[in-house]
Amino acid sequence: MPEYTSLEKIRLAKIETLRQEGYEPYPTRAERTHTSLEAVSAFEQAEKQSPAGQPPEVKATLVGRIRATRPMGKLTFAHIEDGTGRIQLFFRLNEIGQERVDFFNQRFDLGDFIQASGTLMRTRTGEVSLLVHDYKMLAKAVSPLPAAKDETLEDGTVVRHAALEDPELRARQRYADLAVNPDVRDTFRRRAATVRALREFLDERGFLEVETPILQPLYGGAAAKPFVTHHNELDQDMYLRISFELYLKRLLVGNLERVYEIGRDFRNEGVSFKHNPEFTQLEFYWAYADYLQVMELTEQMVAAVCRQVTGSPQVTYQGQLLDFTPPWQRMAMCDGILETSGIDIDAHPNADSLREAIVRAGKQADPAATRGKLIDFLLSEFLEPTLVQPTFLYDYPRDISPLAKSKPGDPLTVERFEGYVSGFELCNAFTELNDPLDQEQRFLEMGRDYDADDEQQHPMDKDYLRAMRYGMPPCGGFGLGVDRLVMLLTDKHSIREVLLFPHMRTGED
RNA sequence: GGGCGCGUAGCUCAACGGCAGAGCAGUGGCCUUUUAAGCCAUUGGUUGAGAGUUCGAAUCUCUCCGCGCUCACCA
Repeated sequence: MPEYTSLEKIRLAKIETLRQEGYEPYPTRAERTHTSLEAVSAFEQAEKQSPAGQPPEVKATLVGRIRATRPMGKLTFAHIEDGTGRIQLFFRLNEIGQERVDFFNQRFDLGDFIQASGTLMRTRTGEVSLLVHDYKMLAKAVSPLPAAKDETLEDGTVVRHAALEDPELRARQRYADLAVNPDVRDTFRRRAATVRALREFLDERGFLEVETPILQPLYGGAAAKPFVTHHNELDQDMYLRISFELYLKRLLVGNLERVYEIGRDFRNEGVSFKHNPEFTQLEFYWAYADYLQVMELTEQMVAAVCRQVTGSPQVTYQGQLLDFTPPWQRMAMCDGILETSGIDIDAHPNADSLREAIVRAGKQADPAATRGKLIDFLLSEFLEPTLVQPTFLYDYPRDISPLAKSKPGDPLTVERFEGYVSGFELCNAFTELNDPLDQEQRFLEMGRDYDADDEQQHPMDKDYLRAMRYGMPPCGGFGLGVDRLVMLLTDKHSIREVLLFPHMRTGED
């Protein structure tokens, strides 16, 4: 049983009183003729058609949550909020009598849901309001909402008072956050619009949306630690997927030429402003395309999505104007690293030599790291922070890209690119390796480069190799962090702000 | 996991070694066009939890819990 606060006890007592009075605080059905938005526009329409000086007669039944009350003795003003916005209710002695005005003031609280019917009108200050003739409670709120009061200044700017701001509380009690912070609702509408726009873009281009297993007997497709679980009846360990890649590429073997999936990945790793243990990923695979074609499709897709969601291919992110209009800047990764760090990775074909160069540049280098990992280090240390405008970095070292195809004539480099925006990685793509014998070698190499107990090593996926042996068309593959794209399109610094229920350590309750 | 910071009323915050406070919300009263309505009165606290130092701890120290920033980790 919860410990009730003094405020909650008062409200519980009101519920008790209502029931004793034969008044049901949680009735089963509600009625509504207009949303608050529809009511205002219906009234404004009617005003235009009615003769000057003649207020129109528009009746409405509205529902919503009480967000503010201003009792003034013989009349009371209240604002209710529904899914479309706010509208003012006007309770007046002349219409409903003192008793009904008092009943509202005594039994209703902020946060309660109410149904009110009456006539729309303008108050003296010109606000379209519902002059209430009848009302009833739809649902009593026991706990007070975390207060949020808006003050509209003369110049139209809205000042928030007593808003719910604590990031922990906001994330743990997202329902309360959503209830009092309308901009949070907008963020998640925008998130839905982003996902919808991605789907439309790919659907229009002949990509088939598919669903592949989340619960897998073997994980793969990325270098990440998986969550492990267990199937009791089969007595079999299973993994939550860390990527969709290996299953989607099996579908190319099956002659599905263009496939995509939008869904959840799970990685058992650190949590940060850009990492959540589960996150939403988009992957697509495109037969007969290479990474250059994927690059072009990517910039078109992101620009189109941005335009559809925000109305413009440009967006302001954390104070910087980002422009997704194609073509994006393209930069060979080795050139970018050379420019920003002064280290020419091509001049250091092995790990020891590269490590020495890094130490000479005054940075610490992991003595156990492979050449690929050292390059990855240079990338994040020097180059990444400089990549603010959308940029494709291309051509990656082979040994950190076990599923990508080598560049013709350059066995150390694979045809891979990553899209960077605002200093972080947004997407990752390559020309897919479709040679089953080469792929088997890569799995074996990865097995050697990592300790046997390092869960980041790519386990050998024999069924995947069997699929590839049936013949896999040459293809380009692509992955994009949907949460990060939503961050960019909603100007949010933290991934937690674009997840309804981000991962939190188990709390006190 | 390391470093730094934060945790005080339902919400937002003050008090920084000397009686734990304000605004909002709540409760009672006044008020027939308000909109953070106003005015008068008033309730509300194990200061995240525990231990220690001290005549005295919200304040200083330690441990723990949670959150934020940051580093590490991370395709």
